[in-house]
Amino acid sequence: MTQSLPGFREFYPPECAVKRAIFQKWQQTMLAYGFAEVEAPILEPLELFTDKSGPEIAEQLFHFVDKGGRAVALRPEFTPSVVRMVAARAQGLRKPIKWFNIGEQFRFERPQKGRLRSFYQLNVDCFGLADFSADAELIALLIQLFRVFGLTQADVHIRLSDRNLWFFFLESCGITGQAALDVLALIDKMEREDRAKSLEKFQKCVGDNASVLLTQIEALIAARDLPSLKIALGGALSNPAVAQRLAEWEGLLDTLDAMGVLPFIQIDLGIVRGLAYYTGFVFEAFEVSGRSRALAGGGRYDTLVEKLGGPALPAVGFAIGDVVLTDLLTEKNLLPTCNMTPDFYVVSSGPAERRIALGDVQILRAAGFWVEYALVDTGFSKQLKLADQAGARHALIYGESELAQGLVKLRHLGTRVESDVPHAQLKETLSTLSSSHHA
RNA sequence: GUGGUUGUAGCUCAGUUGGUUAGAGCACUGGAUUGUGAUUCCAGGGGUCGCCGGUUCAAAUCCGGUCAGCCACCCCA
Repeated sequence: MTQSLPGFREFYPPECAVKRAIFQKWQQTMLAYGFAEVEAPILEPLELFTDKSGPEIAEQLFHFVDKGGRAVALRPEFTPSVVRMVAARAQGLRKPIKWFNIGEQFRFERPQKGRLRSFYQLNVDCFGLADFSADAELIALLIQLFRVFGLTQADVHIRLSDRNLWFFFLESCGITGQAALDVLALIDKMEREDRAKSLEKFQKCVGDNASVLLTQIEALIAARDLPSLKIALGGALSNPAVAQRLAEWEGLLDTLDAMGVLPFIQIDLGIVRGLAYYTGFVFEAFEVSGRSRALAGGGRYDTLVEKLGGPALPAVGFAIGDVVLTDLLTEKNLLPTCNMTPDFYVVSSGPAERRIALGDVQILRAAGFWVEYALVDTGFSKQLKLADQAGARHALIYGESELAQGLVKLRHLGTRVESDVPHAQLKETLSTLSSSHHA
């Protein structure tokens, strides 16, 4: 038999229930924060992605030429699509534009822990607001997206960094332009590399000063509060723009404190995010031990919309994927799930009773209850066994003697307690059983 | 793209130094039970041992290749 492709998942009912429960929590949270849902094509012109990330990105994409001769690709991320959408109507949209999307993404990479070729992402963006209040809003939102699953500051934290600060610092060292971006890429790798190797790479990049520079960079990365950060910035402090930026840091942290999420925040300039288009605060969410890969990542990208052909529009966004999150929730025993058991299982004692029951089943289902019964008529005991196997909360028993008195028997399958319900008021009576009604 | 490791039923696994029709538990199906469902008892279906090739009188077992899973590197939007 042909099997599914590497890195693609099949979702049987239990996994599907988990996925749906996660999406529901995501969606609910996003609406509470005032974000509107948008959707875009899964298949896009290849150039949408190469324009943003360069032609090399094609190596990591599922791309092909369609029957119309177009070079197309399955989307590896949502950002280019949403930027296109926002750019097309930016003039007419009230700012800030707060949008989100939950969708499948595809990357042609070798699968490993926390990384597949197909995965789902919640993508969140806020356009049109350059102020750090937007960054605070998104960081608080990201934290809430963990809290709704029962994760706490003991489980996850947000490592918060700032590309601007890095650029100011490197500028004070005489490193600008592409060289600065190259150094940032090296900083990004330092965490996973031994010092000697990093030093060697720095030397190639900036020459003889590498050793001093590396020491300064390490001090910046080690800083966990603003005072240490100031000290580590050294000569860069003489730049008035740095003082202004530090004031923004204070503002951001104060806002996050007011929002009650500061305990989740760890200042950590070691996070720089690989991509060139990030422009300000950047952040990544990790399990506190830091062993697994990032749960989420994002930051400010104030120049990307314009770069992709839109108007100048500041933006901040993040994405959270389902794979690492699901792994973590499984590990912490916090996996949500959707109810997969019926409210009622209808049991009937004979053909006449079954006819009446069938009519009621339709009525109860129309009222929103999840109702099951044995499709193939079978013995009474067997029906109860099936009710038990289905995991139904209650059995509704249609018996000859009960119906003769205008009653239906309601049996709680857990406690085995039975009660009589007037047949005429069946729907109304069952509706009063709390927590069993799917509105 | 590179490297390590694993592959026997739906799942978890057993299978002796290569030796008859490849097993168990769980799960699944049917029955014992025609008005009361844990558990129980009986029966049943399901595997060309990932696939292809080689060695051998003989391969689930040894060898090679390949595919897939897992893990790591690369990369990480």
